[in-house]
Amino acid sequence: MDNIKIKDLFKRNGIKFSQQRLLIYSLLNNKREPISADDIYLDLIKNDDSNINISTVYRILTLFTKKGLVIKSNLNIDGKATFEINHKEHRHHLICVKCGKIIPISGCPLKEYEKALVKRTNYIILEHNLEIRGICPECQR
Amino acid sequence: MDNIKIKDLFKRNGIKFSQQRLLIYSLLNNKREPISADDIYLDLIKNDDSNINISTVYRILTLFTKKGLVIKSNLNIDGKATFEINHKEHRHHLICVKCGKIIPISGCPLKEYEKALVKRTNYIILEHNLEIRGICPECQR
DNA sequence: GTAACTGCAAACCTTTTGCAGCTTG
DNA sequence: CAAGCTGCAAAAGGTTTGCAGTTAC
Repeated sequence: MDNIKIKDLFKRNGIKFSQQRLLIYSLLNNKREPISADDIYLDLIKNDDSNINISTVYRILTLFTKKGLVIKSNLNIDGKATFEINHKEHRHHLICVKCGKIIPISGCPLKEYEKALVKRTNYIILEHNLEIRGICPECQR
Repeated sequence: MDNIKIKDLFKRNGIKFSQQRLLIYSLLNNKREPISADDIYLDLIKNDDSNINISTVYRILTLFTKKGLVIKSNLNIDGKATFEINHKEHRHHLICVKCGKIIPISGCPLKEYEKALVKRTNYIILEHNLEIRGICPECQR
């Protein structure tokens, strides 16, 4: 997704443009897996042309989350919250417990199950979160 | 589960007995939903016959988790980690987004799915975590 | 020009740790 | 009695906030 498109996305969502917001959105958009505010911060400051503060990262992530562009994953890593782009289509992750690699998996096995659950519990179901942990092929060697 | 049984459980797991450990185990064992260290602490000090410190709560939770008696849920509430008894049989939760109530749901819809996933990804699947969010019947009114 | 955003520093909250004293076996 | 647990206080992260200066429109 190029910068023009991101600017347009911001405009459509009532998000004022800033360099920092662009950088963070791009970074998240290029990541397949959820990352922490700190990871984003470290990634951005290592290119010393970009200047940003950790509190700005948090503020922007909060904004994006409120606007629905980003999801605060409930997958906490070392006590740090993680975030990922809201790929409207529903998505889950497979996490390697050895190397920490996270890959998205396509398809969701819970569609039918949720219908049954509604009947059983009388809850209105809004969303769900699924994470699967295992060992990736590389780490099995 | 009465105190004798808990003492025996501790012994079998190489956990030295203490009043605080007993209190925390009992409390967790009587809760259906995951709770935070802070909640445990507040619950224990409100009976002013029991005296305990928040750091002790954390130390005991860490110990129980290491011994497999307790699970550190990855369901964080207001930035606080939550814990629950390890009911060996696999269990998931349904969370009300309005009132915060958490109820366990019986049965797991992912047994078959995981088999398919193994074939597709060549991962060894170890475990998974599923949380479902919705609105409970009371909060729908 | 003005409203909103950012950087900085300090505050805040959860969790961990060192140490001296107390408990359990 | 010895090993190990607890309380207390302080430290150590992660996250939030107030404020003054800067930027986008």
